[in-house]
Amino acid sequence: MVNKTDEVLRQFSGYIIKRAFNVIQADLNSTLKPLGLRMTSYSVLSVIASTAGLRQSQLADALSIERPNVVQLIDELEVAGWITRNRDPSDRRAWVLTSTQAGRDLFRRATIAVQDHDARLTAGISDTQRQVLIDALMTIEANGQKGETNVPVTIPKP
Amino acid sequence: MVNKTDEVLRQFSGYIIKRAFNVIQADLNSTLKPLGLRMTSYSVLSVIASTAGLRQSQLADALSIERPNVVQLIDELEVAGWITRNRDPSDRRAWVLTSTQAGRDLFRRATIAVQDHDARLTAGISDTQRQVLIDALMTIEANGQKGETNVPVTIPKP
DNA sequence: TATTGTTATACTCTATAACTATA
DNA sequence: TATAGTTATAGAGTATAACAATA
Repeated sequence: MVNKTDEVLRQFSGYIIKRAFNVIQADLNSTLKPLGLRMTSYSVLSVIASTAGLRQSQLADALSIERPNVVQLIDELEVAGWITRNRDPSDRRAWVLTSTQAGRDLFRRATIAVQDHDARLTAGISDTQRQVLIDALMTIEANGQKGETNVPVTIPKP
Repeated sequence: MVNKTDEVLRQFSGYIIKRAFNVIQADLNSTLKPLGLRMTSYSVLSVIASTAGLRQSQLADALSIERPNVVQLIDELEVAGWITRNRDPSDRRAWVLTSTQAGRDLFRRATIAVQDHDARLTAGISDTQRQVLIDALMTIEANGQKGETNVPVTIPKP
């Protein structure tokens, strides 16, 4: 039965996204906890493990995280021995981020867990619906960034 | 052009939702700021203004906010004169939340701003796609709440 | 001058344990 | 004993200003 409260919330799409996101984050964080990762640190590790020659500023852009907040995330992964920081010889202001073998092994195991989590939470959603979901979310993100000064990472439609 | 970083992120649907949500929250908060509201306080006001005889625990359930966190949100709205707390005569432990005239006026104006924000961010998304988006997000939320007591999956070492 | 990374800091949201007063 | 609300607190994410080193 749909009561008035539900009606109100259904018209407020931002709040529906918020609630879905909270559920995803909580589930993913408990999924990753045994591996020593959280949603954010997993996403950082995944970008570093998948991209050669990555700088912190590029990482920040790729994940839409502010640069100051990237610092402590990187520190965390470096202390754990999953990535290394090396001076970029062509620009001594910058650090090049590289995953270690241990970092890549962890990323591989974590990805299996993340895929399982993803399958669990998207159960009952068809591939077509899933594609609409992803496209719609990317449209929303792009619409929101239209009025901003910074240029987001471009992710083209398939 | 699709680089490897983009590919990785596209397979990680939780992160796409996260980024869309961050954009929505930032846009909505700046939309509501001139009215003295934030995303969360607007959602609280909207439920109170739309539901008669509401208790704090019901509000917490409706918005999936923990009860302790509801307290300060309510305090905020009460101090501003937008809602009142009244003892429930049938259960003296509980408070009944009621919006004031000022609260309802604010809610009406805020809703116009929120609808404008919503239309701006969902531009380019058809009604059909929007319905798929909402349904998919609600499915995800429901899937996540199924195994509330869930134990993380054990991941085999490679 | 501008950019990369950094420090410091502040605000918001979320989550849990433990308390009180009522039931 | 159970529930409604509360207090205190801790953790995480996000955002901005200001700085040093380098370009």
